[in-house]
Amino acid sequence: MADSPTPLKTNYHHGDLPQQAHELALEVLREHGDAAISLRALAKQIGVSAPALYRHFIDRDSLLAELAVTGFEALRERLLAVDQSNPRRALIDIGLVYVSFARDEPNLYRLMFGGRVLPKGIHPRLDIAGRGAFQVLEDTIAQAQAAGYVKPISLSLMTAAAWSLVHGLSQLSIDGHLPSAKAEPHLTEGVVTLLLDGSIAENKQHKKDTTS
Amino acid sequence: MADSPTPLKTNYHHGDLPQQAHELALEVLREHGDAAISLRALAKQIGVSAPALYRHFIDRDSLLAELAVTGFEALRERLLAVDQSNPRRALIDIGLVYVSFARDEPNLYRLMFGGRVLPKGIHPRLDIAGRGAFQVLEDTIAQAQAAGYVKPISLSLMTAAAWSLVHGLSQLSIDGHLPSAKAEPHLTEGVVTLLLDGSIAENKQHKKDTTS
DNA sequence: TAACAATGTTACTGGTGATAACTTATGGCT
DNA sequence: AGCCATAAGTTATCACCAGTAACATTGTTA
Repeated sequence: MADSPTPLKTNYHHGDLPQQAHELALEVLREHGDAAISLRALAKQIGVSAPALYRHFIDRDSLLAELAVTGFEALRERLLAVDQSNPRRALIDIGLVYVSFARDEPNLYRLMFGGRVLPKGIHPRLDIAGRGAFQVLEDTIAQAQAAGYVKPISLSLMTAAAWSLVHGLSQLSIDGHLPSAKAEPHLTEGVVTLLLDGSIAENKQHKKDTTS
Repeated sequence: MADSPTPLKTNYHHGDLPQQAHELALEVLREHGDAAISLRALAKQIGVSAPALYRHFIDRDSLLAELAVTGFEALRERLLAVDQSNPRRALIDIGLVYVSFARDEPNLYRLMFGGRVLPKGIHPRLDIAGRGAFQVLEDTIAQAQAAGYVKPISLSLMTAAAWSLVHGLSQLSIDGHLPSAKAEPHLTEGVVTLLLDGSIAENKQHKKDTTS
């Protein structure tokens, strides 16, 4: 493959601009928030002219949308990693992982859900990625329902409740609206359990003591 | 008021700049989002020079923070208006009002909770206003607890759960992440009820059928 | 080798937040 | 009444930003 005599001399073509810009932007986002992302600054830091970025990102918003997509994908992966053997425990763990993701990456999480990027329909990939993360939660609930661990109510209702709970918890947590940010996991587990105990099927009610 | 001889001739001193700027900014926010708020544009529309605004708002962020404060105050008022006679019904109605507020003023709501303005400690008035709205919810829960309609668990835990639920529901709703945006109130009521039924005190459990 | 497409470049426009230095009206004090 | 400190405007200016247009360089392909 082309051992050209002077392969390093010319850096006219960067060769990896999109990915490097993406990574650098992600780093800036994580550390300083989306507002701190400047295409000019990115270009300068990479060592390339500013308009070059427009060859790969039609927009600044487009770049942010890509970052949000990777965020949803990362969230999805972390949600997929939870052990699904015990349905009830899986639901709680999903909540814990979800909230811990938001706490680990508050700026990324805010970008994903801040409504700043996503007029919902402008960036199809973003919608797909978001749906992908959501799907894990829904599948887990459906599984728990099938196993009889959750009331057989409307799946969409149950999912909306669960997602709202962990999402709201995440948002309030990273915004500092909750007291005792230290004992966070305990709070999360307590809150999720609270919802769960209200969703336990009648015939499993007597089992409640075995889990705690 | 005060028919001074030539009250209109001199407009060097606007006389009402802060309030008018606040109102105009709020209108822009509601219709186009916080990103669309430009001090220069505001000044031009009011008919005043841009730096004039800096006499009244030390910062752009400071103006946004004031808008968020009014948002929290408005939310608090709407929450205070719900009928508190029936504790259970009050909790559900609080949730309905909360979510409907977010849906009525999505851009304002996003500003209030977007984490864009509130490093939590920079704007004391904002913290106070936020706490004020939160307090209504907490008081309602405490009341319901005192009346025996809610499990006597930690008030902060119960409040965190309730707030997370309605907040998450609001956020997901205004971002279009929930299906069937039409039957929104029904969904909200169902979700809140779901949490509530998990929080019902043992001795009131048999009453469950009377409400549905 | 000639044409082409992709990827980069410099030059430029319009808009933004913010500050400095200056000007004018207001209102309290003597 | 007259004065003057100060509040509330003004113009001028800076630094930064997103985005566009026109041009230059490279790799590929006919």
